[in-house]
Amino acid sequence: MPELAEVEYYRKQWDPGLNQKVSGVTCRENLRIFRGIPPGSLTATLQGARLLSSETHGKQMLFRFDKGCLGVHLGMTGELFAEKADHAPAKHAHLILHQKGRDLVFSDPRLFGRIRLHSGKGDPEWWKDLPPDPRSKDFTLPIVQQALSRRKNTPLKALLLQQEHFPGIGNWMADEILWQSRLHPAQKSGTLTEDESRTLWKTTREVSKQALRVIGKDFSDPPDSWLFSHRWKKGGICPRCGVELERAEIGGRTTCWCAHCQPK
DNA sequence: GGAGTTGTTTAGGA
DNA sequence: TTCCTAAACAACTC
Repeated sequence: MPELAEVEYYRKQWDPGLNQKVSGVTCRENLRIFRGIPPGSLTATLQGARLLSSETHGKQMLFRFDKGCLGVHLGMTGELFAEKADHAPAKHAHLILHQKGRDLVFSDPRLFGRIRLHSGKGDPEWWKDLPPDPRSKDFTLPIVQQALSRRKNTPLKALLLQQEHFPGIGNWMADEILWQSRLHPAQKSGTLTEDESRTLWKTTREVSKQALRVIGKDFSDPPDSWLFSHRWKKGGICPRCGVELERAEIGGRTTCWCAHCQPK
């Protein structure tokens, strides 16, 4: 599920563990989720460590402890949640941080997620020099225009999915942004007018902000006036003009758009 | 049983 | 060299 707003929602699920010590760590280190982490180091770093803070950047999460940092990427099906310590472990709970009376759980059936570890004080290398997040002031019009011209032959849909340019945007947000911008998903990135690139930039910021407001808060759905709730319905219609929505694979992903509102 | 899934990485072609 | 595409990863649901 997770795109930037869902990631923000899941980040907060570990908030009950803030300022609490980790008494033990349960994990299956041989899973690909933990690739690159030396055996035993999760426990060595996190056991006895206190959870200090957390933040998201695009689809990435960082949890800071007094002895190191834990990075979490949810992949396609990852989730974070907290539950009572005596709870039966969920089937795909691959990492559990035990605290007094509480477990902080990472589960991921499809194993596309990724856990990273950094030992010691300060933020890890992989948390520095990240591309501007669409929520931040640094996500400027020139940043978007630069991406459009650097990847001029890439379809807009595929460009929006590139995390080095649009961190946090995933499949449904990309479709939503293009639909609200009235731009065809297959249009080449290098062909936008000045006005169109400005629209794309503003809409990216707006959709990100609104998604955080509803989904990031309590996982409720965006309004029916968005493409969001219509895009997977069989025979779904455009909530703006009533025309039946198109669906095809663009940029390697299933894409939904309105042929009337987003002419080629 | 087959098709499809809101993500990322990698190999290889252009 | 750089850009772009398709496949691989893997488990669940419809």
